[in-house]
Amino acid sequence: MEKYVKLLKENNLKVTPQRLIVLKYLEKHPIHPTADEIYSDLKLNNPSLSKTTIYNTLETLEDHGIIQLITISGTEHRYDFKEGMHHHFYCKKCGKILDIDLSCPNIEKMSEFGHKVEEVHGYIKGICNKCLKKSGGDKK
Amino acid sequence: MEKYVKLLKENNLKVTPQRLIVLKYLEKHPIHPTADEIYSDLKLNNPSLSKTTIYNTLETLEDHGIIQLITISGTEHRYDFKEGMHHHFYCKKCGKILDIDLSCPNIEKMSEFGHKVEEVHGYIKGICNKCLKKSGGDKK
DNA sequence: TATTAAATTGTAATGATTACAAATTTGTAA
DNA sequence: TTACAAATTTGTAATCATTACAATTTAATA
Repeated sequence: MEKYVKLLKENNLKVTPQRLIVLKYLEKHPIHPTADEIYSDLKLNNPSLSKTTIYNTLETLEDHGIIQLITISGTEHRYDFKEGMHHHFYCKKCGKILDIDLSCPNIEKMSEFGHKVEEVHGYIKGICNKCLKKSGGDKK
Repeated sequence: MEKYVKLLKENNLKVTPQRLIVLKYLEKHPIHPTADEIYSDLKLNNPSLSKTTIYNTLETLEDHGIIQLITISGTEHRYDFKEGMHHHFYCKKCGKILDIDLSCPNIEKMSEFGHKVEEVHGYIKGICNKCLKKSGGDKK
């Protein structure tokens, strides 16, 4: 818990209960939840919590590079407690987003284009191994 | 133009004027437009065009792998006439989305995880070379 | 303890996308 | 050609996530 306090202070952000519970939630639930999922779950034990606060908090944390915004679904913002470069896999069947521990060998090449790189996102879509097993063999 | 007719027939899709002008538009405007941009532009010469048709058409074309949905912005769907693997660069300053001609060396590794890969998206965000030059030296 | 800037809250607005049903059009076959 | 069934287009209304905003409250500092 002190870890989150430190993290906020390092970024010159005020330490509020709301920010602490959001950070704790994100680390405890590494399933890339939506703002609404975070809100609904935290609302249970924090009745005064506002959804706008969730949006504000997530935006602030992202601005400071503490968490990462994932746009793999296209319809929702999803969030990830940042910890090293990795890719994401989206299963078209079950909708889950999985972490893929791969880094991108292309990052260095990016400088050749003269662009300043600040974020790299690798999104892979398909059918996850669990869903493949469920639906039998190969097709469909 | 015959090219698009062929493309649609190959995919067992009915050939309609609407689908043809959308395909033509996407190939002529490789700037990854939004549905609304496509609609607004085409509406000028096609007064009876409906925005729902644009959405339907884009969805259909994407389902058949003819075009690609890009979710790099997080707030809008953007579309790309598909032609070989490449990545996308989003400039946080001017908002433009640029094509980056790189393929992903990781694709093969994906099978190790047991997932069936159907799409690979590489999104890079930062400041593009044009904006870097405009804003002077390095910072900000 | 007082002060000030920042954060939280609730409500209202926005904007992109989707749902839906009626009208039209396409592809095919008589 | 003409007729028909299925697919497509159209317009409107609804939905859903996100943002804007102003009032209230709180955190950090002196």
